[in-house]
Amino acid sequence: MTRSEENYIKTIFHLGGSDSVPIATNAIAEQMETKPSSVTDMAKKLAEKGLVHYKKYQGVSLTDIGVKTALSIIRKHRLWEVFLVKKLDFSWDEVHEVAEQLEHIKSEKLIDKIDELLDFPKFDPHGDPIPSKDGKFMIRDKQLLSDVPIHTDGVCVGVKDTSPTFLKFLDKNNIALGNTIRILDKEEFDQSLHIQMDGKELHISHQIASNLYVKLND
Amino acid sequence: MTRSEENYIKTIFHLGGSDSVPIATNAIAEQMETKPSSVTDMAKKLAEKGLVHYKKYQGVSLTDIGVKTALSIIRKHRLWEVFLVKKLDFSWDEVHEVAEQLEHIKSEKLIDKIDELLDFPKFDPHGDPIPSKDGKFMIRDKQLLSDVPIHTDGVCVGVKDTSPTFLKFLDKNNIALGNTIRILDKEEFDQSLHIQMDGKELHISHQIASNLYVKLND
DNA sequence: AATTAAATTTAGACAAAACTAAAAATTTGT
DNA sequence: ACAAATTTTTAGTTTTGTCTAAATTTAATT
Repeated sequence: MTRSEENYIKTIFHLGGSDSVPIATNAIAEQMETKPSSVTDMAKKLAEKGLVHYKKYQGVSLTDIGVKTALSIIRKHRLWEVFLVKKLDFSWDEVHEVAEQLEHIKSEKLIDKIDELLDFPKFDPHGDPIPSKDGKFMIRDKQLLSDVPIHTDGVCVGVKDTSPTFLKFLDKNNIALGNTIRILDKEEFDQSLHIQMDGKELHISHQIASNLYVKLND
Repeated sequence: MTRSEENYIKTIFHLGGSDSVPIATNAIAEQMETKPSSVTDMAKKLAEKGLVHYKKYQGVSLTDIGVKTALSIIRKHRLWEVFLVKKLDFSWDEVHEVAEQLEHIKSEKLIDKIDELLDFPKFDPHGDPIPSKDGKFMIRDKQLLSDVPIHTDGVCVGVKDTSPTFLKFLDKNNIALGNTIRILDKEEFDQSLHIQMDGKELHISHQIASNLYVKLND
């Protein structure tokens, strides 16, 4: 597998092509900041190798082998992210770019040892699940903060937007994964929320709330 | 810098092209298991970029910038080797292949943090010096065991041959860096040595002795 | 010094991965 | 249902790094 092939497989997975829902050439091109014609070329190549289903004009979806491959790459990406944060004191807005490179290192032993060093983490620094060696991963029941009814209690467990801008904003406001959260009130006119997070009170916009995942207390 | 460019720079350095001693096209090709014509192409490109001196038919040597670049790559390679051995329990015969990949990861912060995590090691698992951030490195006065006079005491500080075969052989015979060594006797007819290493007595061939570096006790 | 041998470079080709521009298929709108 | 708009594919180029085969330069030998 070349680096480029791996990036295509990963992108198709993220766009939902794992459930044999075919993904449009255009969508892949846009996501990867490339041209549709390049996607067509690669689709043929990956189909040839048995990694994707592809019929002309019908879009692309991953085969079982394709899904396994995608999960293996995502596993590597997310484990490296945890490594960077936990062992090298990177902040969560710095890890993506480096992990994009590290995920392509070819060594089964390396990633298994990293996994072990980190004590087999189940989630990455943004709250996304880390697939195990055999491709299984936890699906945590979580909801967008913006979808949660008023006066609810929960824990912040993930972010939807993982852009450095958003993550740095959260840092600045002391919003971090693991924080307890209570929704005090919601403004009607702009959907902004008054919340209590780890004691302190905060007022956050709908934009923010709709990019934060919480797990409700049971 | 592409990966390929980096590999050429590194190879030229290792062949001695750092002291503006020009290296033959053929020598580079052989070392890299490629063809001389490919080397010529790359030599032009690297000269264009100011990384090497190159005149037709006259061989290639590194410029100051080329040397700096080479040292930076070697620094990364050797730090990753230490990381693999010290933090992930790789054995010294397994690290080269993986480090060959890791050395091309582009992130200044990453390698500096790895350096810090390892407590700024000065030598890699094979006893080779690790250049600092600014390109300086220790030159330890060491000699090949085969060149050392009889009845001398020293410490094993490095290997010349770093092939897995040789390294595994050393493991099997409990020969490791840091071991104290004393030369008891030398057989005239085959230059083989009777040595004492960490207590135990050993009989080793000239082949072995000429690939082990020792530092003599002062 | 001339000739042979060896090393090096040139020229032309190829594969991978991308692109542009044009053609073809599909989807949409009325 | 049919024309228009959109999406997708094809065909032909480009770039990077490699190769082979032929030509050229340098080195070695007699």
